[in-house]
Amino acid sequence: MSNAPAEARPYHHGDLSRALVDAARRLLESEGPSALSLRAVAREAGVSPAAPYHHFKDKGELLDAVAHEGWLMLDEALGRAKAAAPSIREAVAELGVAYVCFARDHPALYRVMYDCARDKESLPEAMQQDGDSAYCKVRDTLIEAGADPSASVDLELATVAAWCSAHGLAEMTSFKQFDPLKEACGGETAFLRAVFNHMGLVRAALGE
Amino acid sequence: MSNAPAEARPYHHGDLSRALVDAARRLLESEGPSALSLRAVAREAGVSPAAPYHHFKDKGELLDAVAHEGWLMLDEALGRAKAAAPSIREAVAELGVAYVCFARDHPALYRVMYDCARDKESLPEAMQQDGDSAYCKVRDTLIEAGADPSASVDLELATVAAWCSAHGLAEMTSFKQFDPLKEACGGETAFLRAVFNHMGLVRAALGE
DNA sequence: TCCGTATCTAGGCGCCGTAAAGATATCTTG
DNA sequence: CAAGATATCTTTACGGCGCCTAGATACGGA
Repeated sequence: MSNAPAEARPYHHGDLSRALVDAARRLLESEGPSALSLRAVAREAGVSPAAPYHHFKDKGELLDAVAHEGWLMLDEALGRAKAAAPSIREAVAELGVAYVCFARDHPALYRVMYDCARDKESLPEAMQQDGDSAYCKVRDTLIEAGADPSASVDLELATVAAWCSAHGLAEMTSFKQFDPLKEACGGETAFLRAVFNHMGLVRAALGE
Repeated sequence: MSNAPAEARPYHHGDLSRALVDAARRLLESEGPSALSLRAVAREAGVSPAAPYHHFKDKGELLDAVAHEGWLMLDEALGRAKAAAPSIREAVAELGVAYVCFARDHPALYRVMYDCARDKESLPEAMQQDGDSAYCKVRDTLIEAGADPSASVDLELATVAAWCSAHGLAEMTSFKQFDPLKEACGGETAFLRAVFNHMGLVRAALGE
């Protein structure tokens, strides 16, 4: 192994943990969450079934790593949506739409993200206070949209409400019962905006 | 077997499918969803590992039966909540609180319900049109609270919004990050009401 | 150069979902 | 009531799973 890719490359394989997470995400996209066995991930990465155990305590820890990347991706998606919002007034709804679209475009990853969170009864710690996390982006946007930052409980409640709404809608949109309703609204994003509007989220955030 | 329990009792065991579903729900409550293997269910019911295959096509079909009972229970819980609401104005929020409390009290069952629904990308068909399903209860309550029944798209959107909000909140309340916020609100149900209020659900439903 | 250590493989354990074949109890038909 | 048909359950078996232990291998520092 002479032609190393200039990266810090450990002993045998060359950053196997990285390769395992990538393999897991590949399998997740192509075969769905139910096909994501630790052995299949090792197979996909071209190593023996026991190799992952030198980098992850167990299957759950590998899934945690996959989920972590999902939260980072979601964070980026929300950041892009906020930047692209035409006005701060609409930014809250835009965040919601972007959130649901992320879940629609990466359904298996999204499922792993929340499955991991439920198992430990806690959202990833990076969500809460790091200032630039997805959750904080929502809260900051609410403030910029006019919410009172000194009413900390109200602000937190509004953030939770927004997050719950987006998550709930993200899980519902995949059900085919709502297809006719989407059509009646004139497309999926129009449907999403309409539902968010019916939740009164923006109005509530601005205290109207 | 002379002392039959007066019920219609099939060949050997006596309504094994019933016993299997009961055993599954027992295991679900005591050991959680991850421990719910088909073999464990058969063990709990006192039959061989292959016996369930004469009553259910595969594990998924058994879980479907369990989930179905869950939806019935949720339906009943919402019915009780609506009946107990002090005024029709508050009935919508009461339904939401009852929904979340159901999910909190039967977390494993609730998870199975939505896992089954996600797998077939469809909520149980009994949810949509049967007139007395959980979903219809929400819609009817919105009408009674003042929503315009002739604006069918708006009405449907409001129902979806309410359902999404409740589901989203149901999944979030289990995360321990929100414990301090619950305390600041003065208890869990106060927290639930506050979040629903911040969603502006009732206001939106009444078109204010 | 050589040893310690990090990394990976081989093999095995007990569990899982499920299929096939045989045993047994019940229903049906005469 | 007899006897064949049928539904129910058991036994056995296969491959895959998560995970563990022991051994082989390659790298890094002394």
